[in-house]
Amino acid sequence: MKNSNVGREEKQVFAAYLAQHGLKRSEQREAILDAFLRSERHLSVEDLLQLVQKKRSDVGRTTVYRTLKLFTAAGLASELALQGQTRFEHDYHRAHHDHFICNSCGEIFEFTSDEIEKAQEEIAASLGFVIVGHRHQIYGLCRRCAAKQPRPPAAS
Amino acid sequence: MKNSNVGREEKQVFAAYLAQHGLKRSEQREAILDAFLRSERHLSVEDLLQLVQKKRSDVGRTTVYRTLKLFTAAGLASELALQGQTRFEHDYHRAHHDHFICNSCGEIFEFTSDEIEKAQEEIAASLGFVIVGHRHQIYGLCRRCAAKQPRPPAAS
DNA sequence: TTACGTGCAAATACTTTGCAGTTCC
DNA sequence: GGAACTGCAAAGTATTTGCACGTAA
Repeated sequence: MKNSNVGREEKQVFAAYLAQHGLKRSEQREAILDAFLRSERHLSVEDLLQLVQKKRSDVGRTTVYRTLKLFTAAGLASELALQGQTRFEHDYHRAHHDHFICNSCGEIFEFTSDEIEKAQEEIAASLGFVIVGHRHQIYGLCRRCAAKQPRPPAAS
Repeated sequence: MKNSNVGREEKQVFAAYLAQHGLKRSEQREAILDAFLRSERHLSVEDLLQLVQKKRSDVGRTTVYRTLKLFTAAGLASELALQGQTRFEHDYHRAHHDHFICNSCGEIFEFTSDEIEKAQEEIAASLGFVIVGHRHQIYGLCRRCAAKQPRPPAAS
């Protein structure tokens, strides 16, 4: 796929965000956005830094941190706070979902459940809460890793 | 309530844990456990340090960190990883529950839902996952804080 | 007496901030 | 030309570790 076609819409959104906020484009920002959009993974800052540096070795970690904040503010990325690590995922026009993390291979899977969403709302309503957001992560072994284990560890 | 009666059973459990692992009792550990058991809140390390220091100003932060690890290993405490902060709660003979955190007043409420637990298991089963644990936190405004807000902020 | 426990200071790991030089508009 | 952007180094957080001294058993 051509560079110009990867995340074309997201790139427009970002350009618009910058313009609307009196911010400037820069080669670093474009390189970081391009690397971010090309990856389908849940990236750590370090992951993204390395991806970007393959193309432009002069981009610094600080800029990646700062730029990811912009992506988040622009609605292009969202931050995932996992056990001990922070990851970023695409968030443009993406439906809400939660995460399943394999403790063995580290892979992150996504899931959704209308029942869970509905149950959450009912609980919130019964307590008079207004839900602003939520974090729901399931940790365990994915199918492949579970198959490798002689006995799955006990649930905690 | 008398000092000797607060968390009597937990104190026995802790003493047994120490004995079984070739560890020693100490005044610091007892002071920290007592302070921990007397509080019904979800405590940060800093919170607990301050509670303990009211009684014994010579207890250090490092010891609180180390002792909380022991409590966790002994099944008396469990660690809650919230957005940006870590809290500890009682975990002795406590049933599983999840948390609702008020963004405004910071209060932490607990909830449980059989439906959510069941839905999680179904999802895991359909994907071939083995669940080891999970984290589920709902952020928002509690009844009291929601009542104070003229308009609740939009959900994210 | 001897292994364990303690507090301090230093080390870590992750992230943010101050600053001086560079780039965009 | 001036505000915004960048990378580096320094400063913050939160937590862990090394070490010399203290203490339980």
